[in-house]
Amino acid sequence: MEKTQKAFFDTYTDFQCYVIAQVNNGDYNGIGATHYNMVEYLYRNGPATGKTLAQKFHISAPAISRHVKILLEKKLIIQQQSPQDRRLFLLEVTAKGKHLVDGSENQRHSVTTRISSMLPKKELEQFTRILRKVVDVLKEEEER
Amino acid sequence: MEKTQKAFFDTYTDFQCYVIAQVNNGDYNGIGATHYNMVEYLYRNGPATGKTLAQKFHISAPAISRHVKILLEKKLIIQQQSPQDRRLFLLEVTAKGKHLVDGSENQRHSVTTRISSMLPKKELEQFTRILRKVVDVLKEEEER
DNA sequence: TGTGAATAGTTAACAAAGTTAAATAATTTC
DNA sequence: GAAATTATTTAACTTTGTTAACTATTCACA
Repeated sequence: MEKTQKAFFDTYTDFQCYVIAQVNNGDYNGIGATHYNMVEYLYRNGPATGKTLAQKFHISAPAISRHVKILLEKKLIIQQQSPQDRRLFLLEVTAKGKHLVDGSENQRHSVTTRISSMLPKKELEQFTRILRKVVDVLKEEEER
Repeated sequence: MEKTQKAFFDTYTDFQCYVIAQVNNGDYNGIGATHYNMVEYLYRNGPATGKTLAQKFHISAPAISRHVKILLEKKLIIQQQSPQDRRLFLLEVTAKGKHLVDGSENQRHSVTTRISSMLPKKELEQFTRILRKVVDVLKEEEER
């Protein structure tokens, strides 16, 4: 294998293992990484339906249904039936959920927050640009 | 949230969801992404023990034990007890395993292969450099 | 040189989180 | 107004991670 490619392979493998391990075992102030990511997503992007989350996170509707149930129990989100279309349940982050993401004291920040504070702005932009390109191609391939 | 940071957040979230979905559901010529990654790792880096794989992939020894069992059954790797230290079992990719990774016909390539063939060399190097920095900091934090 | 600690790996029991199939309720279409 | 579609949930199952406890081997050292 060519040198550049080999360096990339090693680094990407490391990164991927880290991402997976973090999703499997990561604890963000008492909730798992996936739950944390959902709360953070709703916080940053505003209310969304389960259907939207399913598409965003590439998981099935039943999987979302269970996640939502747990997040509701933990009072990190609330659910409101849409009056226009009563099949829809809008999910919205609560003050408690926001507080969790803001991570006031002694709390562990999300990976995104940590990365964006570790890289200088210019590098972060470069990284984002390339990563965007990668994601778009991978997604495109996936749809085929 | 600041604009650069928001762009990064969105992109990284997308990427992470893709990685996880791919690990959960990805099929690489009949085996799952984790199994594929292990075979590919052994191919690219040469024989290793279960212990090494556990550290590399950030998973427990029992999890490795089961993965190894399956990969042995599928004849993608072989296991050889070290004569120097009989507690050690060296895992080595077979010709069948190599063939799977090389992916001759109609086969789906690994994400690393796809990314490295999609990006021009200079961009791949840039991406690798930043990703390396990110991984190193994340790992360092993890150890604390 | 024998014994206790450490190391590599396995087995068993369990938990988290994904899946598909089938059910329910609401809406849209014609 | 009946049939099809859509959003969500429930049930049953699978995969893959975990910890605890076990075996086999090696190391450390009195």
